[in-house]
Amino acid sequence: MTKRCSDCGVRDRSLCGSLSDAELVHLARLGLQRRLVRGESLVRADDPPLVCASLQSGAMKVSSVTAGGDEAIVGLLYPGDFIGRPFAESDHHDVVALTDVELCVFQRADFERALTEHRSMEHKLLQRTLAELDRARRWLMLLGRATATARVAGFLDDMQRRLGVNDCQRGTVPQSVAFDLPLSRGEMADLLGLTIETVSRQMTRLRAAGIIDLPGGRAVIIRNAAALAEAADASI
Amino acid sequence: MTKRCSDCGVRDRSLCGSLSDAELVHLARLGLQRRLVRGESLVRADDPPLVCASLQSGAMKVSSVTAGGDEAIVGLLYPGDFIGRPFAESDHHDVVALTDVELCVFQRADFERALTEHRSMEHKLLQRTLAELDRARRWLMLLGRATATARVAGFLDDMQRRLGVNDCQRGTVPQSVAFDLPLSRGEMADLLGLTIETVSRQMTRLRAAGIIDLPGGRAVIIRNAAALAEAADASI
DNA sequence: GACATTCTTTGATGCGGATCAAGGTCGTCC
DNA sequence: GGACGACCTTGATCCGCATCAAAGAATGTC
Repeated sequence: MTKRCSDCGVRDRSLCGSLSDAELVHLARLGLQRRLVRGESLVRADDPPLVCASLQSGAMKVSSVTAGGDEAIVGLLYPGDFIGRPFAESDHHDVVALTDVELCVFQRADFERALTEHRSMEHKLLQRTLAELDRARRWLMLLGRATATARVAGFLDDMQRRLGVNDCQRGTVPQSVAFDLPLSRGEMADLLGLTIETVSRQMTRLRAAGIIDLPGGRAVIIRNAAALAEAADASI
Repeated sequence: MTKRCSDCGVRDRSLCGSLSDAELVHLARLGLQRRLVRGESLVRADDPPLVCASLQSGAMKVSSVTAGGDEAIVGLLYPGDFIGRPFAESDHHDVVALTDVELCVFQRADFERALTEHRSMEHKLLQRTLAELDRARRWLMLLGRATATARVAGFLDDMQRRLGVNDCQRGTVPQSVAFDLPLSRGEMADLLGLTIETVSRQMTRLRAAGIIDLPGGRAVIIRNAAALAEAADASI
């Protein structure tokens, strides 16, 4: 029943990676393996934050509802990413599965205790949060000024980079990368601060320019990564 | 020469607040009191991050230069706020004084050692970074979708709230608040993702609506805080 | 296999904010 | 005091994206 931490696919990338095998055994007793299907939410903005979790497979979105009533996606989560706000009273964000996902879920109190007991984990969480802040600030620049084309191109570029990390050689960008988007056009619009129609049009435009290919469904093929990065930077 | 930490105006609000008097004496030996005049920068994006600091008085901006060549402000810093990226190789952001400022500056290596030795400080830094992330995400929602009016109103509302924290009764919003903006119109534009002209027009509009008053210079008087908050939320 | 539902693409039109341009205000330096 | 420069305001025009509208793919259901 209880999956062993040593078998965990994201052990090297997640917070727990800083723990020894012995410490992991202890933590494993506290963690609960859980699956969500696409659309299910792990955390709701209004609820008190009772859980923390580590995402093992799939993708999730962090979102809020604006005063206007529509959804704003403020972040995406990938395998190895941490979910939760330890030591905070409230979270303010929804965390929803974009695909079917596997999670390792902890009671917040348990996880806070684990953080307190294992300094290396708290230290790693700090570094990770600082990195997340940098990422959010990079998004800020994109959403603040960039044109629709730049936003869509920037999103695809970011996506490709994130996926690249999971591949053998990180850093080197291969000629052509193919992947499935975990988001619908509507979700991309919510993430990029655009409308569905504009996202669709920009995708079409990038395809017409030979920069990407859209073979159907949510599949995307990056044909010209350099041109994509250039389009993303073309804020002026 | 060396100012005593116990006299520090922001001791209760800054990271060092978690330390005992004895611990503070040790930290004080590592810290260097420093002043910057308006426009001077403490950190440059290209330079390796050699310092950490605590802002004691004045205001600073965290900014980057976009691919298009203009400045994007991704955050503001007020007394008690922490500056720096401990345990990271690079910072990517400029930190520049908006007003004349007083800082308590540490060599990064010293500060990292202090964080390692004093757990409570590292813990406090984590909480603070998580809060900063939430704040960045709230900005994201604003910049993603809000109209020019909502951005300007949201900025003024945020400003007012921050200043309110320093006042006697936090939480309660008084009828009328007066303060000086630490930013020029151009800097507001860089922060809000607008042009100078649009910022100016929106300020005029809020004044015409009787929501604020602009007695001259950088002074602002909030006449109707409720209407201001409403304007900030009017994203649709 | 046919229908219903949801998602995506494409087109036409209108509005909000950028851009271009000119004038006004304030502080600073001779 | 006067002249300069930095900053702010206001006006006119243009462009990009939202909005409205409709048709076409994809997916699920019976």
